[in-house]
Amino acid sequence: MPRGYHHGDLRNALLDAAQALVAEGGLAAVTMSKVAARSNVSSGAPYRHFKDRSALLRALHLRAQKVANDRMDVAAAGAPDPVEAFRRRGVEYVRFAVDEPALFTLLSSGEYVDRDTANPQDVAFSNALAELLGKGSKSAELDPKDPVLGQLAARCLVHGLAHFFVDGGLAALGIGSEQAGRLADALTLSSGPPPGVAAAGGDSETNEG
Amino acid sequence: MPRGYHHGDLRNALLDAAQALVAEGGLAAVTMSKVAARSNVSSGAPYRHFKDRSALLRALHLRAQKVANDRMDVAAAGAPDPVEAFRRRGVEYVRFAVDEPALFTLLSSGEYVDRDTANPQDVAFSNALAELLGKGSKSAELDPKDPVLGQLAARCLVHGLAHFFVDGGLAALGIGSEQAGRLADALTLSSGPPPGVAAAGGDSETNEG
DNA sequence: TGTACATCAGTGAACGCGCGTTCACTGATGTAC
DNA sequence: TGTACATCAGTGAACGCGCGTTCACTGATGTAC
Repeated sequence: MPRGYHHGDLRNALLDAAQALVAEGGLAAVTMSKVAARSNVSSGAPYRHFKDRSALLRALHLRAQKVANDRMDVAAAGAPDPVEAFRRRGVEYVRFAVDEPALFTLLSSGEYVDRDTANPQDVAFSNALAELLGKGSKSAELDPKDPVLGQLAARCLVHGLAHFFVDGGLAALGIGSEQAGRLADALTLSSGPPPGVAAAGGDSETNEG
Repeated sequence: MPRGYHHGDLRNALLDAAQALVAEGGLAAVTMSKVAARSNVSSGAPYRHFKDRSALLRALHLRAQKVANDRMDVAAAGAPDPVEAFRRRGVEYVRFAVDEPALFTLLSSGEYVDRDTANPQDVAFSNALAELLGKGSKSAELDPKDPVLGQLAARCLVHGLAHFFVDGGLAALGIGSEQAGRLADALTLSSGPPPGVAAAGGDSETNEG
């Protein structure tokens, strides 16, 4: 960890700065100059670590994915069964959104996604959903008991709640992740367990489209 | 409707142009120059109708609110009871998001909100939610049968589904509002009616935070 | 341990660009008499 | 109906600004002998 001319860990410092800027003013507030200034380096320095602005934001997206997944993994670790594990992941997803609105914003925006690093569980779910819609367009009727539908409902519930919190301005209502988590708990418990989680494999990440 | 030097209805034309630009490239793609160019007027012309860029976007937000509310009103008009009316509003909310992703984006972004014109039903719901969270922080436990919770779950469901569609890229999956509506129908039917709709008054608009 | 050299990770000035906004102007429209 | 005038809704050039990105450079670090 030197301190002079060379920074030591500028790449991570730049990501930290970018994250802070998203938190303060949204994605549009992330400019290369400001990211550099926050990290106490000159305006050209970031280009030693990221090809361009888009590359920096894609890297931040990756970090967001990892943070969310790690948190959900930890939250679900001690669950007695797959259904409860799935539910706990969903609750943790909401808490993540409240704790890290910047990362949640980036994650759910659909921009700056690195196509190659998509979550395999999300890809599987996305495919199942696409197939379901294909079926639906033929038979003109969807089976309300379809396990994929149940999982989709659960995902929508937490995703929508997270969006309400983050977009509505957390500071305005003074909501922290404890309150949000308690609310998510109540919601996921009262709406009943999704029927098909054990079969389909549960994960509550975002952007399956 | 003159056609020469004076436009006739430039204000609406500018809003149309802005809406198209959001649809194509998100909020950041709405620039005054491009809005003016799309409307075939010079770069200074928009300032005869909007004080600045923010005013234009706030006006577009208002239009989005109106479109969404009108559509939901129509959709709920023939419903046999308040619960079904609430459900139909939710389904229409999803269809609106798919049909007008630009307006939905603006509506749910939380930016450019005209505080004075917030939907009264949303304000009422927001207050109820705030009170609920206040209670929750004291008793440390929320009642899963609380009618406000039921309504919140329903709102989150459609809001989350709408976000999945719009953020995930509708074109990529080739989803239209018919398929989306069918899916929303199945989801809102299979997850059961929210318990407290008749009492609390139903409306599925966005941004209560 | 000392020296020569290659590589790395910064500097900071400079570029061209598109942005929001202003402003003096002018053509078109509406109104009073 | 005709004329004078006020007001309105455009024009288009110009401004200052912050942006992303490039580039020749230089100080710091690592390696070979």
